[in-house]
Amino acid sequence: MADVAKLAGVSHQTVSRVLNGAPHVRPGTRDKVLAAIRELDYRPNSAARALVTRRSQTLGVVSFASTLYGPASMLDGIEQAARSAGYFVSVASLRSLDARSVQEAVDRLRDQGVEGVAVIAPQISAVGAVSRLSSSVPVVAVGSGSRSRVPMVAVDNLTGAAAATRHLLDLGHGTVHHVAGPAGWLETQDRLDGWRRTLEESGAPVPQVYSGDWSARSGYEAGRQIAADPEVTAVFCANDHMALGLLRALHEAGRPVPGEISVIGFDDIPESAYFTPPLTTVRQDFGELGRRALELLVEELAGVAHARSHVLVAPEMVLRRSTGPARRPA
Amino acid sequence: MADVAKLAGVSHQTVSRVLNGAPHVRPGTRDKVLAAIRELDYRPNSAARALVTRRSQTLGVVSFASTLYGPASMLDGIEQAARSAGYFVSVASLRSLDARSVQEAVDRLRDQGVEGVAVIAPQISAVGAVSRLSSSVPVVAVGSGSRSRVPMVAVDNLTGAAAATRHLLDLGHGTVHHVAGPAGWLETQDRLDGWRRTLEESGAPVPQVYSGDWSARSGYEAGRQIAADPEVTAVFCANDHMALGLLRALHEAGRPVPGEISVIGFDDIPESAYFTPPLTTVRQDFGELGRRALELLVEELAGVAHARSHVLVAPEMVLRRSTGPARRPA
DNA sequence: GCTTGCGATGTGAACGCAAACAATTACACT
DNA sequence: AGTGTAATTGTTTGCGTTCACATCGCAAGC
Repeated sequence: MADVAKLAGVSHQTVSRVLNGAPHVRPGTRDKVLAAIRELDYRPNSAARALVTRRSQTLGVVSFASTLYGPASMLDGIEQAARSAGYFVSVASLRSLDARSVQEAVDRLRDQGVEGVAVIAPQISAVGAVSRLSSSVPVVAVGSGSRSRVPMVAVDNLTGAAAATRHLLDLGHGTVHHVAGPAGWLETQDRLDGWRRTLEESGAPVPQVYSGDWSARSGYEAGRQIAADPEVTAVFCANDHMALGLLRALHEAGRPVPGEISVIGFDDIPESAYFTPPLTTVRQDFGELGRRALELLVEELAGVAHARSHVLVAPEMVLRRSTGPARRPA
Repeated sequence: MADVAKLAGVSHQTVSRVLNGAPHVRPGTRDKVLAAIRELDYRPNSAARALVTRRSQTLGVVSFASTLYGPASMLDGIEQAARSAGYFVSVASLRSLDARSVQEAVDRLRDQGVEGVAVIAPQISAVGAVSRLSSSVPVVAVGSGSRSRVPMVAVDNLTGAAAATRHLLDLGHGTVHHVAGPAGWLETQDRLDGWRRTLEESGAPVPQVYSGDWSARSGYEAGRQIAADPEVTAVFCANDHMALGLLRALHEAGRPVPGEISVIGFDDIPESAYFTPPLTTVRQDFGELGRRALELLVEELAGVAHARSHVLVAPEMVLRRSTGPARRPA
């Protein structure tokens, strides 16, 4: 910076002013400085700036299972929004969910000097662990259900699950079976609740729940059992990947979809339109979720008086060919 | 830090020594300092450290299409390896591929003070844009074919494509059709080359190439045309998502797989084992790719005399049910 | 013509840390 | 005891910025 100042024939402070768009700099002076900057290909040193301003311009993201479509899309949305808000994004992805890992990741991020943290870790335990450090750094949770103390942005899983269940019921199915996600995830819980509640409200029996881990493999395994049960005519899967596995198992067992069994998923991953058959599902816009979460975080940083701390995004049903009317009982 | 020093009754320099594990600190002194650190919950200021050491402990990743399974997995692998090497990871994901965007992303990262950059942007244009700035910051490319001047880590697409094609040929198919990826991607080119070369070596005719954009939708569209062509008995798709779309189109057209047509993919995404039918494919371990890339980058940073600048990882064929022997011609 | 005030610029800290160098102490050996 | 060397600790300096304050010049007001 000293070099720039010398070349432009001004003081380093004036250079700083130009850099930061401070007022009271004569246009002519500004131009000279700008020219010197270009001439020397000068780059401000972000560490020095961070040191003195105490602002790193960096936000942290802690994420879990980040190879999955949902988390990856949220991260992408976050990064996009962060960039346009002038922040860098530093990621820390977790391999395991225990409180220690989460703590470690957040500590790491904090040691790096992030100004805020977004958590893509929709587990009850993770949110708990995170909310404890919210005192030192602003935190938002993304896609994390609705029970957390920290501000969050999520799809309305309850409503989405209810809509899916209702759709099947309206098609004439006596009841709807459910392949749930793994225990401990907020999504799992909310979708389970939405499903159960809808069944109960309609007076439909609430059958035993099958439980998976979001993977196609686990959906397949649930599907093998479901295929063997002649009672089942409609299944709501807690996500599309499990629905894929379920579809596969049903196909192998010679149970036509939607002829004998209707299947509905959740997420609307890009592939689900090309499953066999194309999957009816509940769309959630992960990218949008990420963007909204980041906006929330930025507001928090700016000290906006907690305008909204919980943002619920409405999901949208996407009707395709995996659901159909119940067969009339003979 | 001054507070810690005072509490421990030593100079700030000794505190610094303890922090950095410098030698020649008496165990007793070290303990006192450590105790003081804990007592005050002292956190070193990374900006100050970066300022004086000129090392940010941060690596940048520029990535494209980061919601896809491949890029997301590579990012994950990179992050994991970076963390264990003591680096933070800052991401910049691109929405578009033009040179300006790439340049902008890298500039951003550099302004932030990253010590090195990993590029997950397997486009010819991106690699070109990146290699121009390699002078100022070490760069590695991940999964980016083999034509770049920058060090890179990639799966051996040529060999993988050749193996896939050979597999189909060995099954007795007269030739193999190919659904390629979008133009401009290094993977597209290498897989295309591997396929064509194998065909030529076997004296099989080289049919017209179908071209997609990696998405299931584009595979579906290619599939509609392929289904209408009675000559086709074997198809090699440049990735699994397109294979999914292809499978769907074939199914709709009443063309059994592998009964009438064999299909092989590339990538082995977790879902492909649950396609209908389960997909034979060529596995690439994206996470491993990311990790290896990061190791390479760290070596570069450490000044290791360019031990290896191009690392090729062997892919592995995964046989499932979507491929089978060619029907004997009547 | 001499204040007064504001726009425009410069000067000297200070941010929190590590590197270089200086100083002190301990210990072994002669 | 005397000397040398290594271990241990302290002091000073500077990294590249921004901030707080000082300075300068010029135009308006009386």
